[in-house]
Amino acid sequence: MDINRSENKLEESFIPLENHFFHQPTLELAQSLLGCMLIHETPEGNIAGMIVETEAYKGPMDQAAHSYQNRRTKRTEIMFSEAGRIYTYVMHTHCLINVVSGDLEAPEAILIRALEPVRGLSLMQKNRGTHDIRQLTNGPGKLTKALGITMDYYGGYFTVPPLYIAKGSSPESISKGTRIGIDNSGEAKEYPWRFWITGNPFVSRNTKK
DNA sequence: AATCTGATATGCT
DNA sequence: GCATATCAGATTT
Repeated sequence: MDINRSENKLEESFIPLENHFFHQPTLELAQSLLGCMLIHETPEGNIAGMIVETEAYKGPMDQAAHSYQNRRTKRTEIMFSEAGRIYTYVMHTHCLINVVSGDLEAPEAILIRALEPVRGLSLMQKNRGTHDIRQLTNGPGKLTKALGITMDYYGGYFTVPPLYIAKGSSPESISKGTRIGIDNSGEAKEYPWRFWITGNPFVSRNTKK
């Protein structure tokens, strides 16, 4: 008998989304992702959260995007690949995770900004060093730490374990507004390309406009 | 509101 | 090479 695994045996498993799900226009995909589950299967157990906030970054014309003017570096390279791949990058001390979208050679991506904790709460608390449920995943750097996501996943696929996205529930209502932290991005900072589930308490910032 | 943290990219001397 | 800015977060005033 294996005591260590008995706990995982009965755990509900999620089915990864098919690849075609990611093949829709970036602004639509950013909204379709709301309500979906982000799952990380780790040796210590499964950790999952529902996506409640996203931001779209669109290719060469978006001054706030890393790929503005088709800037192609070792970091942005993955944005030019097919939709559904994993784009991670490091911002200061934090790892942020994005879903690559758009056609091949169209460097677009969607930043996952916040989750609502669903599975593996105790692991999240351990990873984050706090017991405050509200603070576990209500920010792009917080959720990667809670789920144990690192740069190791750069270039991977959201359609296969151990890090993948599964179908969730459709949100009742979606709100939109300007993106966060891009004050130095000219007109692009006015684009209403941030989406969140209306009224959800785990969004990274509250609705002001 | 200020300050520290510090991977990565860019621009300057 | 070094300085500076960045799709944050935590801690301190």
